[in-house]
Amino acid sequence: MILLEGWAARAKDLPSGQRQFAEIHLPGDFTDLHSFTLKRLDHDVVSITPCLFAIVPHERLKAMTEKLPHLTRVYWFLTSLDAAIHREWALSLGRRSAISRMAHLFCELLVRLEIVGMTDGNSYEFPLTQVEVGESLGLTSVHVNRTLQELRRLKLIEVDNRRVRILDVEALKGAAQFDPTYLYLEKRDR
Amino acid sequence: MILLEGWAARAKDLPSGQRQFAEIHLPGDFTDLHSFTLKRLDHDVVSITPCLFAIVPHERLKAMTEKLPHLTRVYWFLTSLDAAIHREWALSLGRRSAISRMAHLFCELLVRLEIVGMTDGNSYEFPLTQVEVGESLGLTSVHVNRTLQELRRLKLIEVDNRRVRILDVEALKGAAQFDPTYLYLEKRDR
DNA sequence: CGAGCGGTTGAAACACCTCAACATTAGTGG
DNA sequence: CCACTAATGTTGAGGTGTTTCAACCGCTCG
Repeated sequence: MILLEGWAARAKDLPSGQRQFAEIHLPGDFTDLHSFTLKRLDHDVVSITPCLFAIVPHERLKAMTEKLPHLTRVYWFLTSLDAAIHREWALSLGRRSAISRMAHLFCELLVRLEIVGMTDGNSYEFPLTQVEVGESLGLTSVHVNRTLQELRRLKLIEVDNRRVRILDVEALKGAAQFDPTYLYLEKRDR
Repeated sequence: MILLEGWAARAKDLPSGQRQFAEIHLPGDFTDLHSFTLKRLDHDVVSITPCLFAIVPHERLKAMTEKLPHLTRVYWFLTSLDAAIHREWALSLGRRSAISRMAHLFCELLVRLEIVGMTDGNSYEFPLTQVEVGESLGLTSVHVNRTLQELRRLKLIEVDNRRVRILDVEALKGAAQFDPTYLYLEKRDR
């Protein structure tokens, strides 16, 4: 499934009902390309907003691997990029503070939304609830609320009505220790 | 590089020097197969013990994608499996307690070491230092030490001299909320 | 024999969570 | 269009899991 419109996420659940996102999907993302090789997914793909998907049958992908090695490598690259994002998130979850993790999420989304032309300067639509931000960052929604206030107090971002405005990109990147090389922008630009 | 002997890990660093592992590599693992599509890695591959590697040149992999679509899909599957492990680790880091995370790590290693015949019943060599366990679990080495003592106190594991013995596998899996489906054992058995 | 690494311990600090209440916004049916 | 309800966001107080810092121990290795 290729996400054409809307936001989605890769979510894993614990028996207790706790949920953790491993990646947020934006328009243009192939949300479950890895299911071609895995056959079955180890996680859910959940919609954050209403979504529109294009469906690519696995038989078509199999035919691609038989006849189009170059395209196969490009698609393989896409799944490797998802893994790179998972690793960066693991770094966030394991080693960054709540405020740094949140700053990092806003930086990643700014860069990725710019690629697909969904930003307006340093501002973008941000449809996640605070519960969902918590599920991305491994925090409770209560702490998300307070951390968000802290980012506002530091004049790094403004949030109102499902929209984020980044007031000081460099300072936000600094707070996040954000290094976008894990997004492999150079390969996408080609 | 295919790891033939020894243990290694995928590590990411923060400018502060803090380090987080995203996966532990055991003999048989293709430690950097994703570099074939990414060209450059977003992380380090670090050795935990002295290691022996086999080298596969990227030209050979490219030739594989041109002529051996089935093998290409198998190798693609291997990189998707790494991503599945990253996701499970993200779930651990975001939502599991220290003791549950540690129990989960020991469960994962038991299953993966069994596959390559490196277990002796429910016991296996475990060469990680407590600092490295902390880098896997997003904890300080001090807390690793205390959590390890707690697992011992609960009679779930014994640790001595670089070797782990799991005393109660079912109880350990319960503490970890361990569900091995993310390791895709059924695909490896074929 | 000395140095360094890995492991262990205690005390204090703190980041984040829990629980509970309440405010605000959005959605739905009448 | 209003009334009702549910979902989302906000706040306070208190608790707890994990970190920090510092000291010390035992082992290995040069």
